[in-house]
Amino acid sequence: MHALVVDDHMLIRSGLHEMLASRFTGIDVVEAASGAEALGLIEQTRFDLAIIDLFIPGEAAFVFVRKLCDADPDLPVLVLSGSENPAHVRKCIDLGCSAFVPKSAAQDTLFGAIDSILDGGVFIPIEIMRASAEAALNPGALPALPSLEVVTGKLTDRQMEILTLISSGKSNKQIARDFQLSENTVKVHVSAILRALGLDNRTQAGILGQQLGLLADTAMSMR
Amino acid sequence: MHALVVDDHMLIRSGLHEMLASRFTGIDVVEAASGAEALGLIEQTRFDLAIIDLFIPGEAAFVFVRKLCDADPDLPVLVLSGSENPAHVRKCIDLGCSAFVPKSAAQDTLFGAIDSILDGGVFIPIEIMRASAEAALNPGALPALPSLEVVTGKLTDRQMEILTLISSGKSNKQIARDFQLSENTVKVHVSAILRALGLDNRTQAGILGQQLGLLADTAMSMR
DNA sequence: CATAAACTAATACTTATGTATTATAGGCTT
DNA sequence: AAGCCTATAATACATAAGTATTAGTTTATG
Repeated sequence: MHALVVDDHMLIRSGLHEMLASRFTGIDVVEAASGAEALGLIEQTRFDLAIIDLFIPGEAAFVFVRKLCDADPDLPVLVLSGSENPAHVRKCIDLGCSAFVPKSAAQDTLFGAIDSILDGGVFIPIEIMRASAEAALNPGALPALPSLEVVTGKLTDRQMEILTLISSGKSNKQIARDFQLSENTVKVHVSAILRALGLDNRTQAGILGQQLGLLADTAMSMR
Repeated sequence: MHALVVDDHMLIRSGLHEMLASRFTGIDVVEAASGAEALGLIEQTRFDLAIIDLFIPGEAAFVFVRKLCDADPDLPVLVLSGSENPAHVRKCIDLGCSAFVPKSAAQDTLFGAIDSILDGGVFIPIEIMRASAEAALNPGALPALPSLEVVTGKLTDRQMEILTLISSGKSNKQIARDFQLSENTVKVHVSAILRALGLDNRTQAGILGQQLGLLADTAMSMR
């Protein structure tokens, strides 16, 4: 069996490595210290199991998770997390992960989770389920992951350009300068963007753009 | 030799336990999952070495460190930390710790640190020394992607709470309502957050929080 | 050609954001 | 006890953001 362990902490990697080796005889454990390294390995080798740290410093928290799940939709991914935030759990499962285990969990919990997902199941510890019971009951309340298609469908090209700059944290004045527009015009566009997307303010728009992965040209975004 | 390992994460404890056992023959490793448990053990037994996690959830970050160093001033204390914040390093050494090693460090670095402090020395990895030197030389030069640890290191608890709500797109008025504060107070906090992180406006803060994966409790973030 | 839609922009206005200053209170450190 | 940090909050001010309305221009599309 091939297992991939992704964590920036050497200690966690070693600990998991030892643990897996002692529990699963003949297992081959590969360690990756970063998201990029892990994605490179996934392209070359087929794994039967991935155990990943949710919060790898310097990486957008869920972007890597999404990439990993997209890269191999059949790969059972177990998320190890210091957080037990129900919203994080939900988001991971939405993205295609198979299990969510807090780092503080007992060893048996971890092994139970691994067994479950190797059998094709989904595993979430009962304590977390209980904590997120309310959230699980009305899934409509959770903000759906925005899709780029839906957003581009609602906005014009110009509005997308401006949304991109909003998502890099620029002010109306800066956007006006970048695009050689009057600040008035930018305001009109921003207003239209908020109306079209049903948002209240530019911060929400910026966050949305960030989630979509909108990126301003580096030449433009650097000040 | 008696060693004490303090960390709330089972994985880290196990990893360290294995590592110490394989390196130091005849070592006796005792694990503690909380600061209180560790202080209780310290009172009963004499240890030759303590390895502690800097950020144990629910404990004031440095209060435990101080208590531990005060409880037995001769005990070599090695701080394992996810953070590499120079201010944290400095504070730990000031409080009486003997070594500061990031969790992401190589295994040899950790062993080197242990050897050094068992000999009565003080150990700080050269990379951290260099990093803090560079940071001191040209502050605010590179816009590197921030890690959660770095941000938490720069903000107070309250500021982190408020940053989380900014990252969910809330207005000052909404944040004030959620936390039962005056809008004025929220503004003061927001202002302090922007100053501490070197940002220009709340949209940048919201995007940053989003990249870090900060998520408001579902109960709170839903309006 | 007509016309709808998008882009531009001005004026005028309201509300939100952000900063500065001052002040009080509690907790922790020295 | 004195000093510092944090949190709270008020006042006052300056600037940014957002909305509404009107209007001229271009573009594309029936």
